[in-house]
Amino acid sequence: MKKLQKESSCQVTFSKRRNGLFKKASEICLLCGANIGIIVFSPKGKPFIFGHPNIETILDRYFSGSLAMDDYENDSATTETSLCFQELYDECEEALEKLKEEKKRIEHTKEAMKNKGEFWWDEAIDDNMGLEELEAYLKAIEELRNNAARKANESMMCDVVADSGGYFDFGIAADAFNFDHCPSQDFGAAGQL
Amino acid sequence: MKKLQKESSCQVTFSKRRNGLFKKASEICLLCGANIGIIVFSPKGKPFIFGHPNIETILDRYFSGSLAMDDYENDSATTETSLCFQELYDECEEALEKLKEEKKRIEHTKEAMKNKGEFWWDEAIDDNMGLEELEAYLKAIEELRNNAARKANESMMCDVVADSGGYFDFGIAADAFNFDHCPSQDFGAAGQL
DNA sequence: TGAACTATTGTTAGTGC
DNA sequence: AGCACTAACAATAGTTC
Repeated sequence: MKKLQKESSCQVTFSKRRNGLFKKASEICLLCGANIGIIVFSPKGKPFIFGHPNIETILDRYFSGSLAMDDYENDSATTETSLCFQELYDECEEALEKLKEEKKRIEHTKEAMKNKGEFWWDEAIDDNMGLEELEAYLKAIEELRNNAARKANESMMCDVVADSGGYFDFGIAADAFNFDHCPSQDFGAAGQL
Repeated sequence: MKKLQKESSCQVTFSKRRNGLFKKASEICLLCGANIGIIVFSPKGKPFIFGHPNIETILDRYFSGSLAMDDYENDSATTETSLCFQELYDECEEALEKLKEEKKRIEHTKEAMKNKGEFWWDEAIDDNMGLEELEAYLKAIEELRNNAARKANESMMCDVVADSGGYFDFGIAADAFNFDHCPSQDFGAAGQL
């Protein structure tokens, strides 16, 4: 499973699957009496909301639970926030990688030219992929930054954003989803109820 | 479709379908590059969270689109963890900056040589500081990375906890999802972009 | 866009462990 | 509660209009 390249089919798929998702959610609500809130941002950033009984109720409950939690697990920093942290960390890793690659590329090119006495641009044209790659990456991470930057200092729980685009290093296993390896922090034990 | 009466099968169904729901959501994220946050309260009130890239990001985006947010923002102060997070974010910003500078430098050099017909290494030696700077920066950020790595726990999915109850009548309408008759809000139409 | 159609694929309830 | 299995069922990609 991969990101759909074709814009049109991507949109169609998004629309269809979003409906499917909401339908599934409503079925769970009906069958089990669960309460569910879903917030979906389309690839273009348009939000779609599902909420039963309504989104505000869900968020209220979520936050009251989260706040109650703050005291409880103040020491273990590995909570929700660390999920953000991981995302950002991954981005940083990626950036690092790119920096290194680029650096190597430059040095290599430089070496090659010293030995061969060729001009830069002759080499560069053949070996221009690094730069293009870099450019694409810059675009991606810039988007990330733009989404994140505004709220970096003012937002609610953890203020930064990582993401979206083509990666998704989620362990989508072959057959079934393996949620097992996820740090399922059950803060239920501590929670209300 | 009706509420399941049998407690045990209700639980099982809830668990299975919740996994199904989260899987669907992750597929949408993967296929279309969407961002999705889901908060589920089980019949017993235990919360389960799905978020890509993470729930905070989704909520942040959601609230920034909504204007009635002030209450929540005040409640959750910036925690220690988010300060760490901010630092890492800042590092990322810096990395970005460096990437850009480096890229500009390379292009500039390239241009200059095209015009002057000089060899790479002649230019490069004069303008080698960027590379050395980069090297120093790499060392610094690598240290940061090593410090961060321990804390960072993977994944975007996690389970949390709280409570609930309620019903639902879902109207899958023609064009857009019509949640109007449901107690939920479709904020999509009014949303950003 | 969206709706209808359909072959294919994926999900799930019920079961036993 | 979780895992494996499977018949019955539902969702969907890719079309059409």
